[in-house]
Amino acid sequence: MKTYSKNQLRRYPVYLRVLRELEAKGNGFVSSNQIAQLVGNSEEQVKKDLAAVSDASGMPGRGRDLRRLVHDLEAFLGYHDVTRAVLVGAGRMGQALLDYPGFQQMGLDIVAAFDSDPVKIGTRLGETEVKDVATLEEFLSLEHPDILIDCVPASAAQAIADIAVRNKVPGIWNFAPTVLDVKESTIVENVNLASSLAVLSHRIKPLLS
Amino acid sequence: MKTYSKNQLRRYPVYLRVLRELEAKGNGFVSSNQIAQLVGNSEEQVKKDLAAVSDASGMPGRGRDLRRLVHDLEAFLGYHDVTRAVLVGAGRMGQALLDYPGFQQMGLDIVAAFDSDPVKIGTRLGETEVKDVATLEEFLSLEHPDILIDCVPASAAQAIADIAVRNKVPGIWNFAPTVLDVKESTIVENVNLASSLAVLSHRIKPLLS
DNA sequence: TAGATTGTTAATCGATTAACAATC
DNA sequence: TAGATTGTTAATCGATTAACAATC
Repeated sequence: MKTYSKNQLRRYPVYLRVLRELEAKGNGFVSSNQIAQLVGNSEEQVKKDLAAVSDASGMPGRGRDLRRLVHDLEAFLGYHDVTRAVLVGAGRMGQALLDYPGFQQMGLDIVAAFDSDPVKIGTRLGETEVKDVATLEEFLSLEHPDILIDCVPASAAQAIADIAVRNKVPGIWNFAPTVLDVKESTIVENVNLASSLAVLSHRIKPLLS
Repeated sequence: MKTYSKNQLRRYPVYLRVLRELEAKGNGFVSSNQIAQLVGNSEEQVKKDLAAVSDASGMPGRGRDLRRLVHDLEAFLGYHDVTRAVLVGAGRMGQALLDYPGFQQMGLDIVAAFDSDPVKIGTRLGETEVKDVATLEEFLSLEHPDILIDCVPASAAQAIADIAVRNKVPGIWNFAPTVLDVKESTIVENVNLASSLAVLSHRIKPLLS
Protein backbone atom coordinates (compact mmCIF):
# COMPACT_ATOMS: atom_id res chain seq x y z
CA MET A 1 0.00 0.00 0.00
CA LYS A 2 1.02 3.58 -0.63
CA THR A 3 2.37 5.41 2.34
CA TYR A 4 2.36 9.13 2.96
CA SER A 5 4.85 10.98 5.09
CA LYS A 6 3.69 13.54 7.58
CA ASN A 7 5.18 16.35 5.56
CA GLN A 8 3.53 15.07 2.43
CA LEU A 9 0.13 14.91 4.12
CA ARG A 10 0.57 18.47 5.30
CA ARG A 11 1.15 19.63 1.74
CA TYR A 12 -2.15 18.38 0.33
CA PRO A 13 -4.40 21.00 1.92
CA VAL A 14 -2.01 23.64 0.63
CA TYR A 15 -2.32 22.35 -2.92
CA LEU A 16 -6.06 22.28 -2.54
CA ARG A 17 -6.11 25.93 -1.60
CA VAL A 18 -4.22 27.19 -4.58
CA LEU A 19 -6.12 24.87 -6.91
CA ARG A 20 -9.42 26.25 -5.70
CA GLU A 21 -8.17 29.76 -6.32
CA LEU A 22 -7.20 28.82 -9.87
CA GLU A 23 -10.60 27.20 -10.35
CA ALA A 24 -12.30 30.35 -9.14
CA LYS A 25 -10.35 32.25 -11.76
CA GLY A 26 -11.93 30.04 -14.39
CA ASN A 27 -8.86 27.95 -15.26
CA GLY A 28 -9.54 24.45 -16.57
CA PHE A 29 -6.06 22.94 -16.46
CA VAL A 30 -2.98 23.26 -14.25
CA SER A 31 0.59 22.19 -14.77
CA SER A 32 2.75 20.92 -11.94
CA ASN A 33 5.06 23.79 -12.57
CA GLN A 34 2.29 26.33 -12.07
CA ILE A 35 1.38 24.75 -8.75
CA ALA A 36 5.02 24.55 -7.75
CA GLN A 37 5.42 28.29 -8.30
CA LEU A 38 2.37 29.09 -6.23
CA VAL A 39 3.12 26.91 -3.23
CA GLY A 40 6.89 27.25 -3.35
CA ASN A 41 7.79 23.57 -3.70
CA SER A 42 9.72 21.88 -6.50
CA GLU A 43 7.87 20.76 -9.59
CA GLU A 44 9.02 17.17 -9.13
CA GLN A 45 7.59 17.06 -5.65
CA VAL A 46 4.26 18.37 -6.85
CA LYS A 47 4.13 15.75 -9.60
CA LYS A 48 4.86 12.94 -7.18
CA ASP A 49 2.46 14.18 -4.55
CA LEU A 50 -0.41 14.52 -6.98
CA ALA A 51 0.25 11.20 -8.70
CA ALA A 52 -0.07 9.55 -5.29
CA VAL A 53 -3.64 10.71 -4.74
CA SER A 54 -5.17 10.95 -8.21
CA ASP A 55 -5.50 8.13 -10.74
CA ALA A 56 -6.50 10.55 -13.46
CA SER A 57 -3.27 11.06 -15.34
CA GLY A 58 -2.48 14.49 -16.67
CA MET A 59 -2.23 15.40 -20.33
CA PRO A 60 1.31 15.95 -21.60
CA GLY A 61 1.54 19.47 -22.92
CA ARG A 62 -1.55 20.72 -21.10
CA GLY A 63 -1.42 19.58 -17.52
CA ARG A 64 -4.06 18.18 -15.23
CA ASP A 65 -7.81 18.66 -15.24
CA LEU A 66 -8.32 21.14 -12.42
CA ARG A 67 -11.84 20.12 -11.51
CA ARG A 68 -10.93 16.49 -11.34
CA LEU A 69 -7.79 17.17 -9.33
CA VAL A 70 -9.69 19.22 -6.77
CA HIS A 71 -12.19 16.39 -6.48
CA ASP A 72 -9.51 13.75 -5.98
CA LEU A 73 -7.68 15.82 -3.38
CA GLU A 74 -10.88 16.39 -1.44
CA ALA A 75 -11.68 12.70 -1.61
CA PHE A 76 -8.23 11.73 -0.41
CA LEU A 77 -8.39 14.21 2.46
CA GLY A 78 -11.75 12.80 3.50
CA TYR A 79 -13.65 16.02 2.90
CA HIS A 80 -16.52 14.13 1.31
CA ASP A 81 -17.18 12.07 4.42
CA VAL A 82 -18.34 13.46 7.72
CA THR A 83 -15.92 13.18 10.62
CA ARG A 84 -17.57 13.75 13.96
CA ALA A 85 -15.70 15.61 16.66
CA VAL A 86 -16.30 16.83 20.17
CA LEU A 87 -14.54 19.86 21.52
CA VAL A 88 -13.51 20.10 25.16
CA GLY A 89 -12.60 23.45 26.63
CA ALA A 90 -14.63 26.42 25.43
CA GLY A 91 -12.03 29.08 26.14
CA ARG A 92 -10.87 31.56 23.54
CA MET A 93 -9.14 28.91 21.47
CA GLY A 94 -12.08 26.53 21.70
CA GLN A 95 -14.47 29.27 20.70
CA ALA A 96 -12.29 30.21 17.76
CA LEU A 97 -12.42 26.62 16.54
CA LEU A 98 -16.18 26.34 17.06
CA ASP A 99 -16.56 29.50 15.06
CA TYR A 100 -14.35 28.50 12.19
CA PRO A 101 -16.48 27.94 9.10
CA GLY A 102 -13.75 26.13 7.18
CA PHE A 103 -14.19 22.87 9.09
CA GLN A 104 -17.57 22.26 7.52
CA GLN A 105 -15.91 22.19 4.13
CA MET A 106 -13.41 19.63 5.41
CA GLY A 107 -16.19 17.35 6.54
CA LEU A 108 -15.42 18.02 10.19
CA ASP A 109 -18.56 18.31 12.24
CA ILE A 110 -18.15 19.47 15.83
CA VAL A 111 -21.17 17.79 17.34
CA ALA A 112 -20.73 18.91 20.92
CA ALA A 113 -18.70 21.19 23.16
CA PHE A 114 -17.85 20.73 26.84
CA ASP A 115 -16.50 22.94 29.58
CA SER A 116 -16.18 22.88 33.36
CA ASP A 117 -17.06 26.53 33.91
CA PRO A 118 -20.64 26.85 35.31
CA VAL A 119 -20.90 30.25 33.64
CA LYS A 120 -20.30 28.71 30.23
CA ILE A 121 -22.33 25.53 30.65
CA GLY A 122 -25.71 25.85 28.96
CA THR A 123 -24.74 28.79 26.79
CA ARG A 124 -24.66 28.52 23.02
CA LEU A 125 -21.56 29.07 20.90
CA GLY A 126 -22.65 29.27 17.31
CA GLU A 127 -24.85 26.25 16.82
CA THR A 128 -23.42 24.25 19.68
CA GLU A 129 -24.59 24.22 23.27
CA VAL A 130 -21.85 23.93 25.87
CA LYS A 131 -22.34 20.87 28.07
CA ASP A 132 -20.93 20.04 31.49
CA VAL A 133 -17.60 18.26 31.14
CA ALA A 134 -18.83 15.88 33.85
CA THR A 135 -21.09 14.42 31.17
CA LEU A 136 -18.28 14.01 28.62
CA GLU A 137 -17.54 10.38 29.38
CA GLU A 138 -21.14 9.34 29.02
CA PHE A 139 -21.45 11.27 25.77
CA LEU A 140 -18.36 9.57 24.32
CA SER A 141 -19.57 6.11 25.29
CA LEU A 142 -22.91 6.73 23.60
CA GLU A 143 -21.94 8.78 20.57
CA HIS A 144 -18.50 7.43 19.65
CA PRO A 145 -17.10 10.49 17.90
CA ASP A 146 -14.03 10.12 15.69
CA ILE A 147 -12.01 12.95 17.16
CA LEU A 148 -11.73 14.74 20.48
CA ILE A 149 -10.42 18.30 20.24
CA ASP A 150 -8.56 18.98 23.47
CA CYS A 151 -8.56 22.73 24.18
CA VAL A 152 -8.44 22.77 27.96
CA PRO A 153 -5.58 24.28 29.98
CA ALA A 154 -2.38 22.23 30.08
CA SER A 155 -3.03 21.14 33.64
CA ALA A 156 -6.31 19.42 32.67
CA ALA A 157 -5.42 18.14 29.22
CA GLN A 158 -4.09 14.73 30.29
CA ALA A 159 -7.24 13.93 32.30
CA ILE A 160 -9.36 14.70 29.23
CA ALA A 161 -7.09 12.57 27.07
CA ASP A 162 -7.48 9.70 29.55
CA ILE A 163 -11.25 9.89 29.16
CA ALA A 164 -10.87 9.82 25.37
CA VAL A 165 -8.58 6.80 25.53
CA ARG A 166 -10.89 4.94 27.93
CA ASN A 167 -13.74 5.44 25.50
CA LYS A 168 -11.73 4.49 22.46
CA VAL A 169 -11.91 7.79 20.65
CA PRO A 170 -9.60 7.14 17.67
CA GLY A 171 -7.98 10.56 17.47
CA ILE A 172 -7.10 13.43 19.78
CA TRP A 173 -6.41 16.84 18.28
CA ASN A 174 -4.38 18.44 21.02
CA PHE A 175 -4.25 22.22 21.31
CA ALA A 176 -3.09 22.18 24.93
CA PRO A 177 0.57 23.04 25.47
CA THR A 178 1.51 19.71 26.97
CA VAL A 179 2.73 16.30 25.88
CA LEU A 180 -0.07 13.76 26.21
CA ASP A 181 0.62 10.20 27.29
CA VAL A 182 -1.81 7.82 25.60
CA LYS A 183 -2.02 4.18 24.61
CA GLU A 184 -0.65 3.66 21.13
CA SER A 185 -4.05 2.68 19.81
CA THR A 186 -5.00 6.35 20.17
CA ILE A 187 -3.59 8.83 17.68
CA VAL A 188 -2.56 12.26 18.93
CA GLU A 189 -1.92 15.21 16.65
CA ASN A 190 -0.49 18.25 18.37
CA VAL A 191 -1.02 21.84 17.34
CA ASN A 192 2.00 23.30 19.01
CA LEU A 193 2.32 27.06 18.80
CA ALA A 194 5.64 26.97 20.63
CA SER A 195 7.07 24.70 17.92
CA SER A 196 5.78 26.91 15.18
CA LEU A 197 7.21 29.99 16.84
CA ALA A 198 10.54 28.21 17.31
CA VAL A 199 10.81 27.71 13.56
CA LEU A 200 9.91 31.31 12.81
CA SER A 201 12.19 32.78 15.48
CA HIS A 202 15.14 30.75 14.34
CA ARG A 203 14.68 31.77 10.73
CA ILE A 204 14.34 35.48 11.40
CA LYS A 205 17.31 35.51 13.77
CA PRO A 206 19.83 36.46 11.04
CA LEU A 207 17.51 39.29 9.93
CA LEU A 208 17.30 40.95 13.31
CA SER A 209 19.55 43.90 13.86
CA MET B 1 27.79 26.73 11.16
CA LYS B 2 25.35 24.26 12.64
CA THR B 3 22.08 23.93 10.81
CA TYR B 4 18.76 22.85 12.21
CA SER B 5 16.00 21.19 10.23
CA LYS B 6 12.45 22.36 10.61
CA ASN B 7 11.45 19.14 12.32
CA GLN B 8 14.37 19.43 14.67
CA LEU B 9 13.46 22.99 15.61
CA ARG B 10 9.93 21.86 16.31
CA ARG B 11 11.17 19.27 18.76
CA TYR B 12 13.00 21.68 21.05
CA PRO B 13 9.94 23.25 22.68
CA VAL B 14 8.64 19.74 23.30
CA TYR B 15 11.83 18.76 25.10
CA LEU B 16 11.63 21.93 27.11
CA ARG B 17 8.15 21.06 28.30
CA VAL B 18 8.99 17.65 29.64
CA LEU B 19 12.23 18.91 31.16
CA ARG B 20 10.38 21.59 33.06
CA GLU B 21 7.99 19.00 34.38
CA LEU B 22 10.89 16.87 35.58
CA GLU B 23 12.45 19.94 37.16
CA ALA B 24 9.19 20.70 38.95
CA LYS B 25 9.30 17.16 40.35
CA GLY B 26 12.65 17.99 41.87
CA ASN B 27 14.85 15.91 39.57
CA GLY B 28 18.41 17.14 39.14
CA PHE B 29 19.56 15.01 36.22
CA VAL B 30 18.00 13.49 33.10
CA SER B 31 19.19 10.81 30.75
CA SER B 32 18.49 10.96 27.03
CA ASN B 33 16.60 7.72 27.38
CA GLN B 34 14.27 9.23 29.96
CA ILE B 35 13.48 12.14 27.70
CA ALA B 36 13.05 9.81 24.74
CA GLN B 37 10.43 7.81 26.63
CA LEU B 38 8.52 10.93 27.56
CA VAL B 39 8.42 12.59 24.17
CA GLY B 40 8.23 9.42 22.10
CA ASN B 41 11.39 9.92 20.02
CA SER B 42 14.45 7.69 19.81
CA GLU B 43 17.20 8.07 22.35
CA GLU B 44 19.76 8.72 19.62
CA GLN B 45 17.73 11.59 18.26
CA VAL B 46 17.40 13.15 21.68
CA LYS B 47 21.15 12.91 22.22
CA LYS B 48 21.92 14.56 18.90
CA ASP B 49 19.32 17.26 19.31
CA LEU B 50 20.52 18.23 22.77
CA ALA B 51 24.19 18.12 21.86
CA ALA B 52 23.42 20.64 19.10
CA VAL B 53 22.15 23.30 21.50
CA SER B 54 24.07 22.76 24.73
CA ASP B 55 27.84 22.85 25.19
CA ALA B 56 27.54 21.44 28.67
CA SER B 57 28.31 17.79 28.14
CA GLY B 58 26.40 15.23 30.15
CA MET B 59 27.92 12.96 32.73
CA PRO B 60 28.31 9.36 31.64
CA GLY B 61 26.30 7.19 33.98
CA ARG B 62 24.17 10.03 35.33
CA GLY B 63 22.90 12.07 32.45
CA ARG B 64 22.60 15.79 31.94
CA ASP B 65 22.20 18.56 34.47
CA LEU B 66 18.52 19.41 34.20
CA ARG B 67 18.75 23.01 35.26
CA ARG B 68 21.53 23.74 32.86
CA LEU B 69 19.79 21.96 30.01
CA VAL B 70 16.60 23.93 30.53
CA HIS B 71 18.64 27.10 30.51
CA ASP B 72 20.47 26.21 27.30
CA LEU B 73 17.25 25.24 25.53
CA GLU B 74 15.60 28.50 26.53
CA ALA B 75 18.62 30.44 25.36
CA PHE B 76 18.68 28.63 22.03
CA LEU B 77 14.97 29.23 21.51
CA GLY B 78 15.44 32.91 22.22
CA TYR B 79 13.24 32.93 25.31
CA HIS B 80 15.71 35.13 27.15
CA ASP B 81 15.44 37.92 24.61
CA VAL B 82 12.32 39.92 23.89
CA THR B 83 10.79 39.50 20.46
CA ARG B 84 8.30 42.23 19.60
CA ALA B 85 5.20 41.32 17.65
CA VAL B 86 2.08 43.04 16.38
CA LEU B 87 -1.15 41.16 15.93
CA VAL B 88 -3.53 41.99 13.12
CA GLY B 89 -7.10 40.72 13.23
CA ALA B 90 -8.72 40.66 16.66
CA GLY B 91 -11.25 37.94 15.89
CA ARG B 92 -11.63 34.84 18.04
CA MET B 93 -8.27 33.49 17.02
CA GLY B 94 -6.53 36.80 17.49
CA GLN B 95 -8.11 37.20 20.91
CA ALA B 96 -7.05 33.69 21.87
CA LEU B 97 -3.47 34.56 21.02
CA LEU B 98 -3.58 37.89 22.83
CA ASP B 99 -4.87 36.03 25.85
CA TYR B 100 -2.34 33.28 25.84
CA PRO B 101 -0.02 33.70 28.83
CA GLY B 102 2.59 31.28 27.48
CA PHE B 103 4.04 33.76 25.00
CA GLN B 104 5.44 35.90 27.77
CA GLN B 105 7.58 32.99 28.86
CA MET B 106 8.84 32.59 25.30
CA GLY B 107 9.95 36.20 25.18
CA LEU B 108 7.21 37.09 22.72
CA ASP B 109 5.72 40.47 23.49
CA ILE B 110 2.62 41.44 21.53
CA VAL B 111 3.03 45.18 21.62
CA ALA B 112 -0.05 46.14 19.61
CA ALA B 113 -3.22 44.75 18.05
CA PHE B 114 -5.07 46.00 14.99
CA ASP B 115 -8.50 45.43 13.49
CA SER B 116 -10.74 47.02 10.89
CA ASP B 117 -13.98 46.63 12.83
CA PRO B 118 -15.06 50.02 14.31
CA VAL B 119 -16.77 48.17 17.15
CA LYS B 120 -13.48 46.63 18.21
CA ILE B 121 -11.22 49.62 17.63
CA GLY B 122 -10.46 51.38 20.89
CA THR B 123 -11.47 48.47 23.11
CA ARG B 124 -8.95 46.70 25.31
CA LEU B 125 -8.10 43.03 25.01
CA GLY B 126 -6.08 42.09 28.03
CA GLU B 127 -3.38 44.71 28.22
CA THR B 128 -3.54 45.69 24.59
CA GLU B 129 -5.68 48.37 23.04
CA VAL B 130 -7.04 47.54 19.59
CA LYS B 131 -5.95 50.11 17.01
CA ASP B 132 -7.37 50.94 13.61
CA VAL B 133 -5.72 48.79 10.95
CA ALA B 134 -5.49 51.95 8.86
CA THR B 135 -2.71 53.00 11.22
CA LEU B 136 -0.83 49.70 10.91
CA GLU B 137 1.60 50.85 8.24
CA GLU B 138 2.63 53.93 10.16
CA PHE B 139 3.07 51.88 13.31
CA LEU B 140 5.31 49.38 11.55
CA SER B 141 7.46 52.07 10.01
CA LEU B 142 7.98 53.69 13.41
CA GLU B 143 8.20 50.71 15.70
CA HIS B 144 9.85 48.03 13.56
CA PRO B 145 8.48 44.94 15.29
CA ASP B 146 10.16 41.58 14.63
CA ILE B 147 7.01 39.63 13.83
CA LEU B 148 3.57 40.35 12.41
CA ILE B 149 0.90 37.86 13.48
CA ASP B 150 -1.60 37.67 10.63
CA CYS B 151 -5.01 36.61 11.97
CA VAL B 152 -7.33 38.32 9.53
CA PRO B 153 -9.75 36.45 7.24
CA ALA B 154 -8.16 34.72 4.25
CA SER B 155 -9.46 37.38 1.87
CA ALA B 156 -7.53 40.14 3.65
CA ALA B 157 -4.40 38.26 4.68
CA GLN B 158 -2.35 38.99 1.57
CA ALA B 159 -2.96 42.75 1.83
CA ILE B 160 -1.71 42.67 5.42
CA ALA B 161 1.31 40.63 4.37
CA ASP B 162 2.07 43.21 1.68
CA ILE B 163 2.15 45.94 4.30
CA ALA B 164 4.50 43.84 6.43
CA VAL B 165 6.83 43.23 3.48
CA ARG B 166 6.85 46.91 2.51
CA ASN B 167 7.89 47.82 6.00
CA LYS B 168 10.53 45.12 6.24
CA VAL B 169 9.00 43.16 9.09
CA PRO B 170 11.33 40.14 9.24
CA GLY B 171 8.74 37.47 10.02
CA ILE B 172 5.07 36.82 9.41
CA TRP B 173 3.28 34.27 11.57
CA ASN B 174 0.36 33.40 9.37
CA PHE B 175 -2.83 32.01 10.92
CA ALA B 176 -4.99 32.84 7.91
CA PRO B 177 -5.99 29.87 5.75
CA THR B 178 -4.25 31.09 2.62
CA VAL B 179 -0.88 30.88 0.95
CA LEU B 180 0.93 34.20 1.21
CA ASP B 181 3.10 35.49 -1.58
CA VAL B 182 6.01 37.50 -0.19
CA LYS B 183 9.50 38.55 -1.18
CA GLU B 184 12.03 35.99 -0.05
CA SER B 185 13.60 38.41 2.36
CA THR B 186 10.47 37.99 4.48
CA ILE B 187 10.02 34.74 6.40
CA VAL B 188 6.54 33.24 6.62
CA GLU B 189 5.59 30.53 9.09
CA ASN B 190 2.12 29.10 8.58
CA VAL B 191 -0.10 27.67 11.28
CA ASN B 192 -2.25 25.53 9.08
CA LEU B 193 -5.10 23.76 10.82
CA ALA B 194 -6.13 22.03 7.61
CA SER B 195 -2.68 20.46 7.35
CA SER B 196 -2.74 19.34 10.94
CA LEU B 197 -6.20 17.85 10.50
CA ALA B 198 -5.07 16.09 7.33
CA VAL B 199 -2.38 14.26 9.27
CA LEU B 200 -4.77 13.27 12.03
CA SER B 201 -7.55 12.19 9.67
CA HIS B 202 -5.22 10.06 7.63
CA ARG B 203 -3.83 8.32 10.67
CA ILE B 204 -7.18 7.51 12.25
CA LYS B 205 -8.64 6.27 8.95
CA PRO B 206 -7.72 2.62 9.59
CA LEU B 207 -9.28 2.88 13.06
CA LEU B 208 -12.67 4.04 11.87
CA SER B 209 -15.34 1.41 11.58
C1' DT C 1 4.64 18.77 -36.22
C1' DA C 2 7.05 21.08 -32.31
C1' DG C 3 6.70 22.10 -27.69
C1' DA C 4 5.19 21.55 -23.30
C1' DT C 5 4.34 18.60 -19.78
C1' DT C 6 3.60 14.16 -18.30
C1' DG C 7 4.99 9.82 -15.34
C1' DT C 8 8.82 7.25 -13.70
C1' DT C 9 13.40 5.71 -12.92
C1' DA C 10 17.97 6.78 -11.12
C1' DA C 11 20.99 9.85 -8.35
C1' DT C 12 21.54 12.71 -4.52
C1' DC C 13 20.88 14.49 -0.37
C1' DG C 14 19.73 14.64 4.42
C1' DA C 15 17.95 12.81 8.53
C1' DT C 16 17.44 8.97 11.58
C1' DT C 17 19.13 4.84 13.65
C1' DA C 18 22.61 1.62 15.06
C1' DA C 19 26.96 0.66 17.04
C1' DC C 20 30.66 1.38 20.12
C1' DA C 21 34.61 3.20 22.46
C1' DA C 22 35.16 6.56 26.23
C1' DT C 23 34.23 7.73 30.99
C1' DC C 24 32.01 9.39 35.39
C1' DT D 1 34.92 -1.43 40.20
C1' DA D 2 30.75 -2.33 37.31
C1' DG D 3 27.14 -0.23 35.07
C1' DA D 4 24.90 3.29 32.95
C1' DT D 5 25.08 6.78 29.88
C1' DT D 6 27.70 9.76 27.28
C1' DG D 7 29.34 11.71 22.48
C1' DT D 8 30.42 10.44 17.89
C1' DT D 9 31.26 7.79 13.85
C1' DA D 10 29.35 4.63 10.45
C1' DA D 11 25.25 2.41 8.30
C1' DT D 12 20.64 2.72 6.93
C1' DC D 13 16.71 4.56 5.57
C1' DG D 14 13.62 7.70 3.33
C1' DA D 15 12.53 11.77 0.94
C1' DT D 16 13.71 15.08 -2.49
C1' DT D 17 15.74 16.30 -6.82
C1' DA D 18 17.46 15.45 -11.39
C1' DA D 19 17.04 13.29 -15.74
C1' DC D 20 14.63 11.55 -19.61
C1' DA D 21 11.79 8.87 -22.62
C1' DA D 22 6.81 8.96 -23.71
C1' DT D 23 2.95 11.53 -25.57
C1' DC D 24 -1.06 14.75 -26.19
